[in-house]
Amino acid sequence: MATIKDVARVAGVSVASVSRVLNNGPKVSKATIEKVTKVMQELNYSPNANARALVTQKSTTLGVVIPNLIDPFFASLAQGVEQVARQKNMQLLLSTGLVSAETERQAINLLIERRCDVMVVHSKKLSDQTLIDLANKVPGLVLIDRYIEQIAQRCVWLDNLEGGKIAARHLLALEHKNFACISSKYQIDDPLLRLKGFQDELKSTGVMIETKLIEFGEPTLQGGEIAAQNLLASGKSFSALFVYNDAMAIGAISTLEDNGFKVPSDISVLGFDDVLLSRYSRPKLSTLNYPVEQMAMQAANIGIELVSKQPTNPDNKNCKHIPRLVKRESTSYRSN
Amino acid sequence: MATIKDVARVAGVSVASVSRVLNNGPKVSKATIEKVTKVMQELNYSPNANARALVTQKSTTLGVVIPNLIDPFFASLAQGVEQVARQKNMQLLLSTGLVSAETERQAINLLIERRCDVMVVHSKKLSDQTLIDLANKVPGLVLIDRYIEQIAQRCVWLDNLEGGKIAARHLLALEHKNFACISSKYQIDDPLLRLKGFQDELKSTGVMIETKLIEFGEPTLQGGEIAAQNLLASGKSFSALFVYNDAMAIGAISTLEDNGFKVPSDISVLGFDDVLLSRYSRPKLSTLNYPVEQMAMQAANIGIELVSKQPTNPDNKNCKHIPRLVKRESTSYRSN
DNA sequence: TTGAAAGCGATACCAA
DNA sequence: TTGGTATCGCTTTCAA
Repeated sequence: MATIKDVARVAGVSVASVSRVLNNGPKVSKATIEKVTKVMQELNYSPNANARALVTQKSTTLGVVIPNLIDPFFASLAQGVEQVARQKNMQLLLSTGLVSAETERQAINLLIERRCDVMVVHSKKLSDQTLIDLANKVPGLVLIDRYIEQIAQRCVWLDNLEGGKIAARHLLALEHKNFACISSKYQIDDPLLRLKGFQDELKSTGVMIETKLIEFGEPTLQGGEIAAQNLLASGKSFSALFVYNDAMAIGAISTLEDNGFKVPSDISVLGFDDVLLSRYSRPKLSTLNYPVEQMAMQAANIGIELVSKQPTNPDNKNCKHIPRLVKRESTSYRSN
Repeated sequence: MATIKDVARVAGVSVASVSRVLNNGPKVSKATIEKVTKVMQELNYSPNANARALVTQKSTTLGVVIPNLIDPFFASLAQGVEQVARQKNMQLLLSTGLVSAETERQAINLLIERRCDVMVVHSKKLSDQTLIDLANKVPGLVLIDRYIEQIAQRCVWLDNLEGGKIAARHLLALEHKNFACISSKYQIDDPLLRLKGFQDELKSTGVMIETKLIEFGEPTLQGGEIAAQNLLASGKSFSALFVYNDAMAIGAISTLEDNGFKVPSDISVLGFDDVLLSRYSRPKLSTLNYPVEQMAMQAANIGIELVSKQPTNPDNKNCKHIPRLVKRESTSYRSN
């Protein structure tokens, strides 16, 4: 592959000149520009980004760390970062495979070795302190879907607690009185907070959920099916069901309908996340919109802001996002 | 950030030695290893991948070019490549934004500038010749979801024609006699071949599809809904419907049921691709499985093979994949 | 407006 | 087993 030297030699100029036309340098004669440009085409020259990164000390690379790409939620996250990347003329470097703190750490290390200018990290397993240390070390690091007080301005997160409350209010407004919940069996923040918010809000109006009407399961379609079976098996009745995420909600609906319950006329079901799935299910799922893609874009932009020499505008306080209720077909007024 | 020189200086050895322990070099004393390792930790040293890439002339980077990450189909593709990447200790560089030949070309150029060792490219807009030229220029380039005869060994593709035939055979075996089709309005290979295969197979048993019972639409949920409306509006009756992809199929089912037709008892519906959606829809969608993820892994591995100095084994002739029928709930025996 | 040369951070060859 | 050093491809002063 042709190098800058080849171009310089063939064009009969110095490498400095070639470099100048390559970067639209300030002082180059039209003649040189034309000559060099022509030779670059002839030789099919393509500048070596690695060499460039080495000398300029910036890689124009945006790194993302997510568990996987299969989950549409994370795919959207990556897509958001990607959008900013192409908008800013940067490239996307992706590191997946978050199973443990160990692998999360590895993924981040890879991005550091690549000298990513900015990185958007989704980490659930790494400790607060580790992340804080990392953030201090890597100027362009931004956390998404996680809130750590000490580095609050570098966390873009969703208020899950408020989400739970919004869910409760919606169902309450539909005059429901008997509630059930399906949550994730994984004891991380998100499910815990969503459930807590839901319960808190109900409590404030004097309503309690019976323990038997709270089920925990795998946060998948099947998990939702099974959880709903258990709910039904409890013998307790309910007319409104708040579910941890859309996949579980769809699974739950499936079980409910198989058992003769109509959604929403017999039972209202409310999901969370508003992934693509929710628009495709029948009945179309009412849910809480989690604007990951925009949040990812914001995170990427904050990262870029952080590494730019520009005076940081201190107005990006607004990293907290509130989920938005999306009423579709799976929730309605209590009928019985 | 600490460099190899810093480490060498602090450890009181030469950079050569540091480099050796970094790469598990062949001849290093235990003492040096320990000393250097300790200093590396102290200084929080992280080798610069760009510098490395420059001198070794290999970037340990796997590039992927896809239209976007939102479409689960492409997310799976990327995930497949990612899997190979981490397995081989490489990184994933992602380029999206395929709208035109122009942007496809740009995306590929970016990967070239980054000196990606191997790249898996999904291109629909670039011409055969352009791709052939590119392939000759970039040794590690592999095409996915496209077949070009001149570079057949570097194309990993699905036999859409055969897919259409399999679909026809399935519906025929269920004793259907009156068929309808919904295809994509975009005149690229995939929809054309799927439809052709379907029609060819029917024809071979003496069955024809009326023109009015072939609809073209946007390959989305809404597109499927609209296409099904048009089908219904034609007044012609049919008991089996073959749809271009799963999203459209789910949209079509939605319309059919809204109009009082039961799926599959009144009308059998068969999709294509077997994306996540198809398992979540009700009734669960019968479809043809498109093993993108595995195909992407194969493509990545072929690329790696191509750039390795190892004698290329010529047995990867098997780049053609046949979709597999997945019977779920949306197809059944003709009842009327 | 142009060119010569130093240097970015690593690897690898050649001596010692 | 170690160290010195040329080199990878490019950018960026500093002089001319």
